[in-house]
Amino acid sequence: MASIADTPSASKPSVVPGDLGWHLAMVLRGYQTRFEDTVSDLPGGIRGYQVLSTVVHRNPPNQLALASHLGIDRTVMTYLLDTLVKAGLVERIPDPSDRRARKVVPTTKGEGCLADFEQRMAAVERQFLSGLSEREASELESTMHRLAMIVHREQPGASPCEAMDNLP
Amino acid sequence: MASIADTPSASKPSVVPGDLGWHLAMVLRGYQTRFEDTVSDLPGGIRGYQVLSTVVHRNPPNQLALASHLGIDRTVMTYLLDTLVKAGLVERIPDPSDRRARKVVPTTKGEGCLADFEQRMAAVERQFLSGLSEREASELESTMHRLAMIVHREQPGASPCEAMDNLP
DNA sequence: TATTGTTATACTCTATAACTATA
DNA sequence: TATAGTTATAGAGTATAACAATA
Repeated sequence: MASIADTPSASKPSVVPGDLGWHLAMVLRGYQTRFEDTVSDLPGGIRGYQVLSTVVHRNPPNQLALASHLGIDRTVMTYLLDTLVKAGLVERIPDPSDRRARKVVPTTKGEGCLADFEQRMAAVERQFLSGLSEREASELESTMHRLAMIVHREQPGASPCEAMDNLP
Repeated sequence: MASIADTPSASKPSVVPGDLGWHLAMVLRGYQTRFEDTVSDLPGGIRGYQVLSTVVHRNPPNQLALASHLGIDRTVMTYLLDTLVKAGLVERIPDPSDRRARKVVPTTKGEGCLADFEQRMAAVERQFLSGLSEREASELESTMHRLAMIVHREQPGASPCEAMDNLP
C-alpha cells in the first residue's frame, strides 16, 4: 500500500505551486462555515451581515458602490436588499442629487441588530484564529488586509467604491 | 454627498468583525482569477490542475481520499476524472487489495503537463504576492498553511486523507 | 451493514441580457 | 449615449439520493 513516504518530501511550506490557493480556499471555507452558523438567523445570511456592516461602517453613496465593494453583482444586490428591507433592517432612500440612485441606510433596528451580531462574530474570529499566536494572528490580519486592497484595486468594477477602500 | 470622512475612523486594520472574511474572500477571488487564466487550457481548469497536482505529489490511495483532500464531493470527482482520463492525463487503476476502490495515477503525459503548468503557476504566485515583502510573503504562506491544516482537520470528511495532511 | 464509485435529479448560485428612469 | 436600479431567463456549480459492486 502506498504510504505518504512515497511523496517527495518538502523542506519548506508551499513548495508545490498552487498550494497557496488550496490553503486560501480551505481557510475561507472553514471561516465561512463558522460565519454561516453565527449569522444564520439574520436575513440574507453572510451577505446580509456584510451588507449591514458595510452600510453602517462605510456609508456607501448608492447600491452600486455597496455591491462592488462586496464584490457582488448589482442584480444580486437588489434581491438582497429586498430581504433586508422586508426585515426592517435597512431602508432605501432616494438620492436628492441623482434621482436614479438610492442610498441604503440602516434603521435603528438594523443598527442594534448589527451590534449584536458583531459581538458574536468577533468571538468567532477570535476562536478561528486561536490556533495561532497573538503575533501571527495580527500579522495575518494586516497582511490579508493589504493584499485584499491590492487585489480589489486591480479587480474590474472596483472603481465605484475606490474612495471607500483607500482608508489608512 | 456623503464622503468617506463620515465613516468611523479605524486605527487598526480589521477592527470591524467580519472584515477578515471579506479580506479572505477578496484575496481568494483575485488568486482564482489569475489561476483560472493560467490553467484555462487544462481540462477541468483549476480543479483539473489540483487533481493532477495531488495525484502526483501526494499519491492518494483512492478517489475518495483525493476528493476529500481537495474538499470536493466524490460525485463531482467522478466527472472531473472522466475529463482528465479522456485527455490522457491520468488513469484509474484497480486496487488489488480492495476491488471497490480505484487508484488514480498520472500518465507520462500527465506528469509532463503538470511540470509545465507548475512553472506557470509558480510565476503567477510570485506575481500575486509581489506587493508584499519577501518576509511578509513567506510568513503569510506558512501561516495560511498552518491555519489550513487546523481547519481541514476540524472539517467533516477530512478523515480519509488524514495521513496526507500530517506532513511536517 | 458499511463503503467505493457511479449515475440521475433537483436546487442554488451566478452571469447575462433586456427594460425603466434618469443623467 | 451612458448610468442606477430592476426584472427575467439560462447556465454552471452543488447537493442529494439511489444504485451496483465489494468489504
